[in-house]
Amino acid sequence: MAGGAQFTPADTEPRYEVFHTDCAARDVVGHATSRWGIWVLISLQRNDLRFYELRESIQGISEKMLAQSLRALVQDGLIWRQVEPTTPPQVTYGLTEFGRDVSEPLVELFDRITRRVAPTAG
Amino acid sequence: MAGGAQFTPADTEPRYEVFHTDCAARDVVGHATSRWGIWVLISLQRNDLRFYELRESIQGISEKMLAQSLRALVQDGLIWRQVEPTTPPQVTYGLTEFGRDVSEPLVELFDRITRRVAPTAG
DNA sequence: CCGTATCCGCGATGATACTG
DNA sequence: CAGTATCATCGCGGATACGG
Repeated sequence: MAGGAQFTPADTEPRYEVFHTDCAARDVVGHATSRWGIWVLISLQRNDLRFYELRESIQGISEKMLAQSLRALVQDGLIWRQVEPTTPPQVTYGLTEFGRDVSEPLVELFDRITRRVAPTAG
Repeated sequence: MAGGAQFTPADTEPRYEVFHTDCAARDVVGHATSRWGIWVLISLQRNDLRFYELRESIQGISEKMLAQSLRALVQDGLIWRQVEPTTPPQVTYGLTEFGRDVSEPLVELFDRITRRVAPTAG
């Protein structure tokens, strides 16, 4: 919580701090719940995946947005990236411990919505 | 996923359908995890709130985006809207049962990220 | 107090082409 | 296979003004 968070001293309500400040957590929340980030995290919940596997798993995503999302999530420490120096090169992505922590509620969110909105799907 | 596992038609893996279709659930997920929707849902988790209370609680949100987010979430059945025909009018928002179901994992997501990224915050 | 209506900049996103 | 680079666009979202 860098800088000076400014709150009304009289306000005793324990409001969420991130609502009011530029907190790093807010960025991570943004990345984890971003348009494509959430599907990347959910996809990797089941098993590690290669770049093209992620691209094929998440319909509609472009290579650009996939690469961009992956970079942000790696940066945040949610997923790891492993490069096999073969030809052709193989790059595998997977969830870190933090990433598993974060993707769990995302999967739960997704499941609850799916059960309610499209209970017959699957 | 080593050993050349491919996504072939013979693959019996039950992949998430919403990744591949225009599923209504995908829209709801989008609204619930939208830039402002997530904070609206988390804010209403503690107690029902009036319009201006939400506006003041969520720093940086404009009235336009708040109204827009609320409309989408009401439409999705995540929150209810109650109008008191007084002068001045009072409009209160709160979570439906579905909304509580959905906001729970969102709060969990938020807490886990906050604990990890800003463990001293609060 | 609780919104809606309108304008508009800008970043997110997609399409395409190219590289190691 | 796994990206990067570039460009065009599209709509999100902020500012402002107005209405019930």
